[in-house]
Amino acid sequence: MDTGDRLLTPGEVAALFRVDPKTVTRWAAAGRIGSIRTPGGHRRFRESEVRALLEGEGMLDEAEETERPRNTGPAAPTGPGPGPANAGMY
Amino acid sequence: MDTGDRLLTPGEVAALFRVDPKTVTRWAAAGRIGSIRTPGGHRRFRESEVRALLEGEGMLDEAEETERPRNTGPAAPTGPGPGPANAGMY
DNA sequence: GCCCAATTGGGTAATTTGGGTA
DNA sequence: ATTGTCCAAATTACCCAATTGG
Repeated sequence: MDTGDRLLTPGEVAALFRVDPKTVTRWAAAGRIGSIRTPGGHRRFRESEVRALLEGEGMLDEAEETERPRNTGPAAPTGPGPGPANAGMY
Repeated sequence: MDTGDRLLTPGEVAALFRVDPKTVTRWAAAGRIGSIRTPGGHRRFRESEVRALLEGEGMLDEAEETERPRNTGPAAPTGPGPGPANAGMY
């Protein structure tokens, strides 16, 4: 079984998820996806993990997330819109 | 366990890190990874050291960033020398 | 989204390595 | 069995462009 120990670059993961490489970096920084750092500081991602994330989310109703750190704070999201709540403190 | 004093070629190390052999050569030139030179000038890398570097944060809840001081000085070129001096001590 | 610095990868030419054979 | 030569693959070093990180 090729679980796929191959490593993917941020750009490749971004292409798989149709997001910006910066977003993938943000996931890694937040610990939402495992990352391996090269001695130079760049990140590499395990293809097996990426594939698991790609497949595991789209099957049944997503009533259960794996382990999402809930919002720490009295967040009262009255906003119904599924908009990208990006604070953008950068 | 045989952490392996085996020597790996730049191509092997590059495949493990999913980088180009040239990048591995740069790591060696920058002192980020120990290297042994053959009389012909080619480099060989210790598998134990490579694995230690490879053993990054897998899927542990990891949100910290290893502080990476910029290259401010000549790091130890070939370091460990004789003995089971395992690098990776940070 | 933007910026810049650092790292990485591609290209080519020359040398070294390793295997097979004479 | 030892030595020598040939050839294919890998590695090195230089350049510059693209990707990545903060």
